[in-house]
Amino acid sequence: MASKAEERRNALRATLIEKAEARIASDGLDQLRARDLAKDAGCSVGAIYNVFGDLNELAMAVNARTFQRLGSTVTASFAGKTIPPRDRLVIMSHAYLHFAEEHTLLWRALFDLKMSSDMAVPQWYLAELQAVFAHIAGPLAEIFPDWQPEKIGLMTRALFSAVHGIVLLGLEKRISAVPLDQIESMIALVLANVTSSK
Amino acid sequence: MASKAEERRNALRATLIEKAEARIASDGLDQLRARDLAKDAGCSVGAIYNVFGDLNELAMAVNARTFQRLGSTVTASFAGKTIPPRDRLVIMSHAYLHFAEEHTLLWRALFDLKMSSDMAVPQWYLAELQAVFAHIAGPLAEIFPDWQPEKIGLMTRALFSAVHGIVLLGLEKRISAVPLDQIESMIALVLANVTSSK
DNA sequence: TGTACATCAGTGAACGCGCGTTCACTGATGTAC
DNA sequence: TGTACATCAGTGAACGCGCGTTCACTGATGTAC
Repeated sequence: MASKAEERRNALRATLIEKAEARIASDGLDQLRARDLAKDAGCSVGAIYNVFGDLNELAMAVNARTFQRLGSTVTASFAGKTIPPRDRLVIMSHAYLHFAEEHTLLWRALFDLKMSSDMAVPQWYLAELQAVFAHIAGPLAEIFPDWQPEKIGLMTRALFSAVHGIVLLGLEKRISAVPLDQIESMIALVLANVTSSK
Repeated sequence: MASKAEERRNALRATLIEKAEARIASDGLDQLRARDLAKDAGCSVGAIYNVFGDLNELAMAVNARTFQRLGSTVTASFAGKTIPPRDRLVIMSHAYLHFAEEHTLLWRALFDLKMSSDMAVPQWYLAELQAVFAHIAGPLAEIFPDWQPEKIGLMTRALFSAVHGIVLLGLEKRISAVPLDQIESMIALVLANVTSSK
């Protein structure tokens, strides 16, 4: 067993992910450079390719981490509390908004990466997304007990997409420059009306 | 007056926009190349820079055109008809969806371009957006006559963003692969509930 | 109308730069005896 | 324990490529006389 070597390798792997994350968080995914990263991590450019097949693979590792953090942030926003389903949806959406606002560039990287390469979306990505959907479908099923599962599923994706869209354009400073509390209001406005029984 | 020269210049300008549009429509904004374009337009690379300051300027010209087409498509979807305000919102949204579906890459270019350069968003862009917002605010004011203008404005942006989000993730084949009629259903579902009086 | 000159669009080879990735080499760690 | 050898992570200069943009030159069009 190459214990010392393996240890160093794992340490380098962790360092690379950490530094890459910092770069993406401050400059954006498209500004990630092998040379910068090597300097940050205190290794040579070649060493990066010893741990990761290419830079894309490293970026995916960062995304996996970001997605997990996003997932636990959203889950934590309502965990352990007894909240009516309508409010739970609002609280989760606000947690999503705040995560996106605090880690804007990391959050954007989640959606930018797949676009570029024509690689298949990895399974952990879809699994993570399913987990988010489940959190939405739960409250919806409580609010609309008579809806078919298909309709719940449709509404789930519709609400996720709608909230995502509001957050996306709301945080697009260049276009709208909407203050955070107004974005919250927009989300609440849409959700309140959507989930109010007719 | 350099009439002949001016004529050729305008012709070249038109050709370049047309060919650039075709390239973007088929391969995406990020695949636009000066050399390809010159070949398509039957001119030299240098000639491009005689008409446009740089490729970005040309891409902006394509975007301006796309935005105008999008605007008239949405406007045409309900023009000349007498339609209740609720249905008008749905019809406009569906027109938006179909435009995005038919001209996906041109539509994406609308949102991708600003991201890259830190140039200010041009005024025609914001003006076009305002026009779209006005089309949404109108029906909303009819549906909710007692709402303050601020609330109408908020809801307008919220609905636009929500529909945009649904179209965006719905057309993201890689993630969801949602059939077109299901996207329509999602839009209708959200709009119907949002605009139904409580 | 014809000739000389000026202008400026058009040309495309060449410049310059950025950057992902490689690869021949070095040196530390681990193994065999 | 000590010595010789093997392995493989680590190095960073160099490769290779793509591509936006430039620029010295050409030639067509327009102007002056």
